[in-house]
Amino acid sequence: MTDLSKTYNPKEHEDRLYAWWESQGYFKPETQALPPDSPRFCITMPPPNVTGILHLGHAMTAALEDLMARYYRMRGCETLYLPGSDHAGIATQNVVERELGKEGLTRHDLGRAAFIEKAWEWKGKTHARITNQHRQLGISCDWERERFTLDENLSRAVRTAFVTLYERGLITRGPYMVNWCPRCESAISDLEVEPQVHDSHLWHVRYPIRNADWDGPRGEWGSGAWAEGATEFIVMATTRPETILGDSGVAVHPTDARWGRLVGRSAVLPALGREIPIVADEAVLPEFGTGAVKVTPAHDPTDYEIGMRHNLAQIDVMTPTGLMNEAAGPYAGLERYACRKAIVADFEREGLLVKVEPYQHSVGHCQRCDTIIEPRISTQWFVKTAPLAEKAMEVVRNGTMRIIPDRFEKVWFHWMENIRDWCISRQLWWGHRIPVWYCDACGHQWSALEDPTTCPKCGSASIRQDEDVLDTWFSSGLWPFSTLGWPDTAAPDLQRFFPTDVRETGYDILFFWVARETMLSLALLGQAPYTTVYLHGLIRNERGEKISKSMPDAWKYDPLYIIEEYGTDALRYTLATSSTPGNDMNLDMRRIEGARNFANKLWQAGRFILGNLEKAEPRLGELLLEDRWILSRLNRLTGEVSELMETFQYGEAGRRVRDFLWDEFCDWYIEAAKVRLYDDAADQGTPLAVLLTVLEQALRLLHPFMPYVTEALWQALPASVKAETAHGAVPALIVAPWPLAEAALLDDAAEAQMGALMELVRGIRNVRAEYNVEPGKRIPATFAAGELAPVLQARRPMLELLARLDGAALTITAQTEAPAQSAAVVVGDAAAYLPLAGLVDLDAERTRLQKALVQLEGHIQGSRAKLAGPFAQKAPAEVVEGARQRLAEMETEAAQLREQLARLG
RNA sequence: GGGCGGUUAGCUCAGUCGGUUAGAGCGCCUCCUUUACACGGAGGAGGUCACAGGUUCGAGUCCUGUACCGCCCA
Repeated sequence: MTDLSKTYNPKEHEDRLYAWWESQGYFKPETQALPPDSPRFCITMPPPNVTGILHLGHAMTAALEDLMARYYRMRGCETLYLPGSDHAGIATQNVVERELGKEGLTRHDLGRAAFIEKAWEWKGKTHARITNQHRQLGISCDWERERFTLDENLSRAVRTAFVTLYERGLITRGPYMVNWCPRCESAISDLEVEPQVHDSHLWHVRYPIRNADWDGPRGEWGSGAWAEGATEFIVMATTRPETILGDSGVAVHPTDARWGRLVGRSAVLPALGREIPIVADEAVLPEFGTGAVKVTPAHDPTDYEIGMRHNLAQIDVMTPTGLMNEAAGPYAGLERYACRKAIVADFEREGLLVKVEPYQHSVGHCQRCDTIIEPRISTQWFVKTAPLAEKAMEVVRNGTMRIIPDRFEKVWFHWMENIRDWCISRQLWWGHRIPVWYCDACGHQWSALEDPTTCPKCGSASIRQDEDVLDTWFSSGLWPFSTLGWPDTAAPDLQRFFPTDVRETGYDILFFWVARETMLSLALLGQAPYTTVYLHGLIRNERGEKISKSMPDAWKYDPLYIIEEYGTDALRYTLATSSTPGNDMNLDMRRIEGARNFANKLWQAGRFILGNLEKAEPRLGELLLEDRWILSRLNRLTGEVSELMETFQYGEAGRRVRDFLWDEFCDWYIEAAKVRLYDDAADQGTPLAVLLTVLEQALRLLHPFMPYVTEALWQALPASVKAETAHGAVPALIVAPWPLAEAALLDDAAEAQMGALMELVRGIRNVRAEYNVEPGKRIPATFAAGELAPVLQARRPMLELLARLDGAALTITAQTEAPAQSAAVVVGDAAAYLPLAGLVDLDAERTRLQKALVQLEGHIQGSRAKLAGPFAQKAPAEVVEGARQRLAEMETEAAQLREQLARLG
């Protein structure tokens, strides 16, 4: 009948259609065949980590972004969806180092240049994989405009951004307390530290005070005699005993009576014998521990502040890899946690360990490698964010940039108001090297766009570039414009597509990325990078657990596996319709299965329609009730879906289209159309034309959600029914026009009449099921249909088919006596009598009707009470009128039911 | 400690000006291989919308509080 396969098989179409779309240039704005004055739409893809693997979060991003791209393209916008990836400094360097490790090598064995070459090799391999994954997702992005953060132009953008901000004094260098990852051997930003709650201990230790009885250590540290003879101590609690070695003071709260007498004196630091002052500082919490705290300015942010106030020494006792250095005296060379153990043992031996309590506290971990962060003083580059944040708040405040869902605006403001300077230097090799040079001859420091060969101040050739690279987010923060050609402000893409329209991403990177893109865009281009930020939630498994690579069934949640099993459309439809913006979703495979079934259902409908085309030339003739009904429903749907798409309510839009296609088009219209299609004497051209029209238009509405099955079906439709643009026919659904709702086709009467007819049919089917009437058996019926009689009379054959009625034994009149021994179906003032000879059990029928009546009377009573009360006066007139009408309908129906009951006696 | 979100049918979720008798998919029960579809069709059961107050003619929806779960920030 048709050449469409018996079931929809995604594999038959996906790769083929994708390649075709791409080859036809539909992904490129230049070749979308749009008039030159078209509006435009641009979305840049959040660049995934080039060495990573796409997960469901990326699939979500892709599904929503491509949905938008396809929607706006169909709406006639010249659309650019720009793809790319980022170099992911730490993550990539970690992986490459691990690979080298397998050969027993470190990056230092290779040297900087050779290591970077290795990283590029690695990037080449993983890039191909990630691109393939994105293609599998079916996204209509312009691959010829694909970008990578280390591309030449993007690197120039990074350098330009850096130099510009440097010259404005917004980028500065200095020694500050930073988050140091001893495994990555790099500083990381505050955002890259993940606090985790640990079960640990609170060690109470005491430091002796020098006095008349004790003038200093009496023996070697660890001998047990070190503190012998000491009579005065200050006792304090610490969670990090290894940092004792870096102590340069002890602090108590100024009002703490317990320790006040000791302020101004000194304690002797155990192990090292260093004399350290006891100071009073407001920052000390009297209720914590003993009220006295050790102060380690070089290894704790709070202590750093206290140290600054009291001029305490900053003593770094660790190496960059987390070992104790020579300043740690006897513990030098020990790993920091081995040192902790050792020093606690020694404190105990020396009688300086007072007690140990179990203690829970939050410990910072490196987001990339989970190593415990070491707060450490280090010279780093920072962006001064406060002035940038002010502008970023302003564009949200004044509506230039909108965040969806809007509750995240509050989060945005809170973060921006409390923003801290951004540490952008990383002690890595893979990334954009900081464009700053130092002159060894005159000490000059400068930043430059082009690599210098001599010092601009003294002319010396003895210059060297800063060794560090920039945080990856610094380069991805330029993404919405660096990808479009900036810093060349005359670049055509920048002119045409900036500012872009939407940033779609997970809310978990609102600060990491969206905030920085916004700040940098405002600072460098003076405009917000996009007008809308659309945030989706995190995807978990059906049990609500975070999906991680280490889960035993993690493979089940691999987008490629899901696509293999269910098809791209099923995955994308599910992702787009199963949650609301900003809310996490527990992805249930059963939903994906349901979406796959929907794709197949649509396919079957297409097969049916195409298979019937040989019967007649599709041509609109006289429109019958069902025709007017489905066309009305279609245009109502079109209007509603368009409105939902315009207001970013994609989930609801997608569900509406599905409900229409399955529950109205397939379940009712196609069945109704069979009346004429299976009757060679009937007008077959009209139902065929309606079937094609409705399918074609619904395919256009569904295309952004299910691009493949819709395009595959659309391609199979006869050219005569395909939508055209003002410029003529289009060769593909992807570039077909988004449908417009035609008000002229809305038909309230048809919807009401068809609705009543459907209710009657449902009622009859219900009775048939309750009385176990053979499913195929044609039964007699008598309708006392009131006002509906002419409508039913006109559509008699349809009624017969849908309700399986015997045409020879069917009478339809406005009023009539009920046949004996019949069951009744009541809808409004219409009744259908089914004389089921020998089947109708009078008692059962009475019970059935009685039940319906009781239920209805309950509603009637409620409705009357409501209308009798203040509701009638206070509610809006149309609401009251609606309630009155419903009450009248219910009363009519109740009267009918009572009549039937009376008839049964 | 501050902030935010969630709590709706057995399970996964919709429900965006407060207004019919609160919806879907899956699962469950009954029936059906009827020439588009068993990845299906017909019929059906199933919910005090976490709890307690309040505002309102009317609350799943707005306000206050509580409980539990989760997230973010400090």
